[in-house]
Amino acid sequence: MPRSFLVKKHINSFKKPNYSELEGTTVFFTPHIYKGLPLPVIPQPEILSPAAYSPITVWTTSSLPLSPLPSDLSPISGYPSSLSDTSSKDHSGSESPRSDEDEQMLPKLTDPHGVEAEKFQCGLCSKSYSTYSGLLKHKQLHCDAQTRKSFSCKYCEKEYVSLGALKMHIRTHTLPCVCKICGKAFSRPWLLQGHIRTHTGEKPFSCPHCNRAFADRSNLRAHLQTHSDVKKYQCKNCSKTFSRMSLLHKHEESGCCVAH
DNA sequence: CTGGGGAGGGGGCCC
DNA sequence: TGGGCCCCCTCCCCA
Repeated sequence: MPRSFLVKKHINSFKKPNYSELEGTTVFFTPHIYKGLPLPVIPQPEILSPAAYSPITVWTTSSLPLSPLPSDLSPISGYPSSLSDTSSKDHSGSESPRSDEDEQMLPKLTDPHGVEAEKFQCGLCSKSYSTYSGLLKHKQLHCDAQTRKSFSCKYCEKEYVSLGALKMHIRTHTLPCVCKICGKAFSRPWLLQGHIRTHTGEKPFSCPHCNRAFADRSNLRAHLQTHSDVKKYQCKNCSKTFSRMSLLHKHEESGCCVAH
């Protein structure tokens, strides 16, 4: 699988990405069909819904609700060091290619014989080991296993197994794609394009069975169900079929499938 | 109440 | 790794 977007279920993470990199600049999408039209100047924040806009204003890079980041996010745990840069910025105020945790690991790595007893300490649980290999084994078996592939969203409690998944999710908070017509913001460009069709009235998805056309492919697909004698969603009890899952749910909630 | 349209969200796949 | 696209799903509203 090229990319994994699996959401990690449990909440146990110390990893925080560099959000300054994740929060891309706002994209104002102007379709070519609007060229030449006197587009209004969009008053952005006040016309957006509070739910859609508040994350942008509430959280800033300097006010990230970061969890206490241990200093143990060493390269041996398998994570890009940049992911923890945000935390190190908070107190160091400067950036360097080598992160704080790297610096902390260096003396230990250059001392493979463990001259001093209990010199190798786990930054996550504070357990100490006399040899580096002992610490490494501990990390692989315990602490790293708890934090492996855990990228947490700073806006909500969701966690993802990959940075790419987290980046995409964060767009649902930052809503970088803004409609120039009405100012509404969206997480992805194609969502914005679909929204723009509501302004233009463009309906590129036509039903082959009737004259209806739709701006959204999903809505056409739902519509096509209405032409089918056997709908996609079937009640397990009475075998009645429905064109939509929601209709099936309503049917089940109405009492058809009460007796199991 | 049911069925259907409109609009939008989110994860997964492909390039 | 990122963007585009697809699919599935949900919510709201209306006839």
